[in-house]
Amino acid sequence: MDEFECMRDWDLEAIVRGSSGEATAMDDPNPDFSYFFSDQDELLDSFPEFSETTRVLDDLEDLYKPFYPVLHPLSPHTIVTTSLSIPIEPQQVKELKASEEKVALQGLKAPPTPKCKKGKKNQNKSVVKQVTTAEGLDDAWAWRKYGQKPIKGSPYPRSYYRCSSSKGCLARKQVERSHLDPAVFLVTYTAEHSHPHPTRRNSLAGTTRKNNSLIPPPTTTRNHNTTCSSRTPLMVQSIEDKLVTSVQQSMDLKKEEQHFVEWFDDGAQFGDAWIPTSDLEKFIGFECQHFALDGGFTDGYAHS
DNA sequence: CGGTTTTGACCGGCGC
DNA sequence: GCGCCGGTCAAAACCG
Repeated sequence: MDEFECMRDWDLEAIVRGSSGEATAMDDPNPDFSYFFSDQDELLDSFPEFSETTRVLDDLEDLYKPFYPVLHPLSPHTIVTTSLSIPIEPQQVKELKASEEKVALQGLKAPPTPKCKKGKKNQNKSVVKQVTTAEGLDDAWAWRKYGQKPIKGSPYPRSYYRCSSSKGCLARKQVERSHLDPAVFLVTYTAEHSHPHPTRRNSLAGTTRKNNSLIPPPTTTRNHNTTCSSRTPLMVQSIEDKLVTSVQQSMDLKKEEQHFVEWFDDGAQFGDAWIPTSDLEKFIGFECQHFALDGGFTDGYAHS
């Protein structure tokens, strides 16, 4: 196990951090991205990989809808599944579904009045969503990470987030990478927001520390057996292989990203719609998150 | 200064 | 009762 692969396993925070970053068009509960491009098809013909982003925006809206607390009351124990943009073997799909059902059942089993002081097992309502890109992790709410734990049986840690938009909001979010397909993220939402509007705070503050971000998670060799600490990620060779492939693909995408940036320079025009640089930056940043997710180096880490 | 992430410690549930 | 595991807390560090 080399350092790089350790970092890839622990990059979940960076991905979600990016998705919960500065305000974007996503802040609008009913975002309208049409102003970006008057002739979207023309753009997508030039950058076919962006067509996936467009699909993801649709997915994102689907994800967001259940959390319009007033307009869209959330039905309990709902499982939301996005359309996957990468091929998955039927067996993997089956296993992923089983994983979803397991999480949903945890919510069903949760007692109506938790005994725990700290609100443990507060899973009376949960929505599980599979996303394959960082954009899918962005739901426009401001989340604050309060914990990360390795999950037994999975090489990837699970990150825990709570809503930071409003004090007292019980909304929770768990993000973990699927051990079956590293490109798939399982996002579990628990409880509802106690406030009507998603708000953004300065989520740029407190970003990854320079030094620690270079250090792989504590301990950790693949041969570490069951005596390892609860924070020790377990490494699986097959997952590593997939990561290598994912990283290679992301490197290709990053080249296209550079091409895109150079093409637009200080602004660009699509049909009749001129796009301000600020909006371009948002869009490009939005797309950069995709690279970060798939293994591209947009997370601010130093990569050797 | 006020927000964030990181991470060791703690706690409760659960299976044996 | 014990140990494992997942979820949370909270102090410290970090960032704009």
